[in-house]
Amino acid sequence: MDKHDVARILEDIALFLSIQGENPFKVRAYQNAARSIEDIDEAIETLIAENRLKDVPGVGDKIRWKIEALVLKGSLPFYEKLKKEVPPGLLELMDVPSLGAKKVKQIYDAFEIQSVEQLVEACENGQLSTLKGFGPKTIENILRNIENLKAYGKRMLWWDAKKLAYAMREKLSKLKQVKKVEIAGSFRRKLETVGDLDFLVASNDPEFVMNWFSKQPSVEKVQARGPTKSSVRLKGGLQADLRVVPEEEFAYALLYFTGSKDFDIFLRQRANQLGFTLNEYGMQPLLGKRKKNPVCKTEEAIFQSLKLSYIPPELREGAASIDAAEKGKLPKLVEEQDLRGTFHCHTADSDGHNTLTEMAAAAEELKWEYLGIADHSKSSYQANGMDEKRLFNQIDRIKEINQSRKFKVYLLAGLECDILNDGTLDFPNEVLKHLDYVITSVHRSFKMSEKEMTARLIKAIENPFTTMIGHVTGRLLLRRDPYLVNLPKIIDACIANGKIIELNAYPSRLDMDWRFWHHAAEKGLMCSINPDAHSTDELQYCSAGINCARKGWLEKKHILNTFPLAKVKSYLLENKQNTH
DNA sequence: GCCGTTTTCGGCCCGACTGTTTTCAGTCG
Repeated sequence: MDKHDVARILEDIALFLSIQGENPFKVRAYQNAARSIEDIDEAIETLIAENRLKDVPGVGDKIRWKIEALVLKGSLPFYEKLKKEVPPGLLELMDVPSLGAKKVKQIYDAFEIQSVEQLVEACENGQLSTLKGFGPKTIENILRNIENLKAYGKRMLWWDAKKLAYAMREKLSKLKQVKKVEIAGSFRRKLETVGDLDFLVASNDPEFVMNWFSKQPSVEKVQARGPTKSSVRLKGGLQADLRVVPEEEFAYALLYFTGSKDFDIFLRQRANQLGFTLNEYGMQPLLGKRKKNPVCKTEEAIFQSLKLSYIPPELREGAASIDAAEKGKLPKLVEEQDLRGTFHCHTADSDGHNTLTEMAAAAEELKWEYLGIADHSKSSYQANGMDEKRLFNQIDRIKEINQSRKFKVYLLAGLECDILNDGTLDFPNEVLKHLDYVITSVHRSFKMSEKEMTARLIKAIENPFTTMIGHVTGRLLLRRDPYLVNLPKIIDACIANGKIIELNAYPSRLDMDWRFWHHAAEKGLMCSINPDAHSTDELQYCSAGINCARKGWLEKKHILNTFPLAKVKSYLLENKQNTH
């Protein structure tokens, strides 16, 4: 049982307790503990063994004992008892928007409804409307929300949402009634997937802006509409919220609506400690406190009055960045213009769309100093993987291009080499030694046990010719789960062997996940941001990788492809020399 | 159930919107 399982069970316990009508603060205590557990970046067994679970914020004695029972014994009687008392179907009902613990309990107590199907039936046959508080509109909403949940319950990749978001922002910014506009929420925090878009506008004429917004051709349905806030569903299913505020409140509203929710809570608690109350409209002294009322026009100023340095949106996920901001120890995050090249690009020699020279020209246009070509190896026959002959031919052509000095960009001869089932590589070291670098990746046999997969990867990491591990968990966001692998062990093995883990910037991969980078880089892991480009256009995926790297607290010094060419060459050469 | 530089008890972020009811509870973010 790992931390995710523990966190999920704590979340479930919170839901069960809320359905039972427990004290809402007790419910929140379990939710807080779940979040804290999710945030820890060590093996939970280690924390227990070293008696450090008590240091995790939000975990007191009672919850700690429960976590220890879960991890050490594999079960928790308290949780089993709750599962018996509260039918598990009620958790599914809690997923329906507009249904919370109170209503779910109410309909269960009245009619023993414990599944979405039963609920639909009760709505349609009029049973539900006999309950207090369930008028015709409530019933209609429940039915529509169930429909939406089935059709649109999914999130969207940040990269895909970007087009919709920027187009709407552009149109809003052109209205003369609009003084400022920003996209807030998880989109601004650059989360890899988003569930909705939050537009924030400063205007003196909210009525006009709301009307304009709800009548946009991209709006499929208006779901809620008040004087300063409306909520719509866009064509394609994504929900979008618009909030209109006076210009003087804009900074406070932007801070608030950027979230995350947890981050906002921590900030408000901090404001309280300093004698203020903070909300989306401003910051006031708490009752009875003799304090001056700070007026802030920017987020920077608000952070300042909270005695914090400015925290970039990407880092607003939990309390860690607040601690760092308090101590003046926030990282200087990597930026897109820091990139001087990249390493994981395919050409028409395997399954890419463009030739070597086309890719080189595109990289030159990006003002990069170097471009690493890493086509597939022979076992990836589905991707037209290269055999030795074709590989050597490609290496020769790369040398020719470099010698011709036709491009300002320098091409590096690499390979995306398959990791076979037993952890050996697709080519012998005799072949690999002719390359500038080698990315090793798993492309098949995903369904191994965690133990087998971890051993397989570690064997590849220990191969002297491996430079970096490609898309380390194989996940495809919103489509395929990561394969089972013990990432902390992989990270440690890479550090011990001087190997890099790539940050695969393909928008549906973003693998390794940003949640692991902060701690891993601190321990000494090196990163490389690689677009996994299969065409010249896809080189721009690097910017999705930058988003993820920033969320992972990475700075220039952690990322190989921010180094100038000479330093990259010596880095790669040094790694090869260690192979003797 | 957690937590503590006024506290080991009494707080716990805070406001908008909806629907149903005439002053509020529930849900959401």
